[in-house]
Amino acid sequence: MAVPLYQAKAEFFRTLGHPARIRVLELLSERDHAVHELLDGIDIEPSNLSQQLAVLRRAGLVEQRREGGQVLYSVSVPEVRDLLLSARVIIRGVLADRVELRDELATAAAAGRSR
Amino acid sequence: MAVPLYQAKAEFFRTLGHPARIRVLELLSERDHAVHELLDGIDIEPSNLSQQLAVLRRAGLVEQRREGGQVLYSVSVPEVRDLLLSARVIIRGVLADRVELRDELATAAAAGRSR
DNA sequence: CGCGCACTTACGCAATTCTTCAAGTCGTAC
DNA sequence: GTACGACTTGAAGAATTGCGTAAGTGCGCG
Repeated sequence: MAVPLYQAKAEFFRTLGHPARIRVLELLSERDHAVHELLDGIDIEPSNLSQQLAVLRRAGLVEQRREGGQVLYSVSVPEVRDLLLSARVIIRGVLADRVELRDELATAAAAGRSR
Repeated sequence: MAVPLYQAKAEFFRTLGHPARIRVLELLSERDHAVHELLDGIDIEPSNLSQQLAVLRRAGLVEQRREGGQVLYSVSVPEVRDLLLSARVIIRGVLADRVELRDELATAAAAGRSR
């Protein structure tokens, strides 16, 4: 395909690039949730959540269905769960590196002062 | 840790949410590249590339080192390669779904017209 | 030293994304 | 039918991000 695939990738990652949307995907990868349930676990306004859900829907990552008086959401691409997990690993690595660096700097600074 | 991990995740994904940055990571996961080499493969202005590299550096995903008259970059977190691969899988899935949906709609529309 | 190459930083403007408020839809229950 | 709860949509302003031009840094070489 001559179409820029890395463009699609960037778009995909951008849709993951929001705390509320990450939170939604994490909750939904445990089990399906109604909107008001999501709302209990994510501290934002209903309308805002709805907008973020719309973003995820447009990206094709979640699906909605009506059931009784409420709307249920589910992840439509199961691999997302794996992705979130590997992201967690990477982030731990990066954060750990940063802590080490910070500690080194702190130690060096202390050594400098004491000398 | 009481610190919102999903916040860090969102930030992480946002740094991946740019075509040039994706491109850089893909090129760097093949082998280390000098900036001017990256420039050959990425059609943007030097200063722009530099900015994107700075973003990746701040996120701790790449490292730079000077060698001769040029600056070499390398990925500092090897797992990124895996992440890009699983992203590709997911995207293929999502895009395929969309094509199906589009086809269905087209078929339905055609059926509607012919009736 | 001084020039040029390879790259980076500053800065201002355009474009995108986020957030909130207000209004609207859809089903259910009274 | 109308009132209410559960959501969604629209629109507008604030906040971020992206990009180009221009200016700067650092090195190696004649």
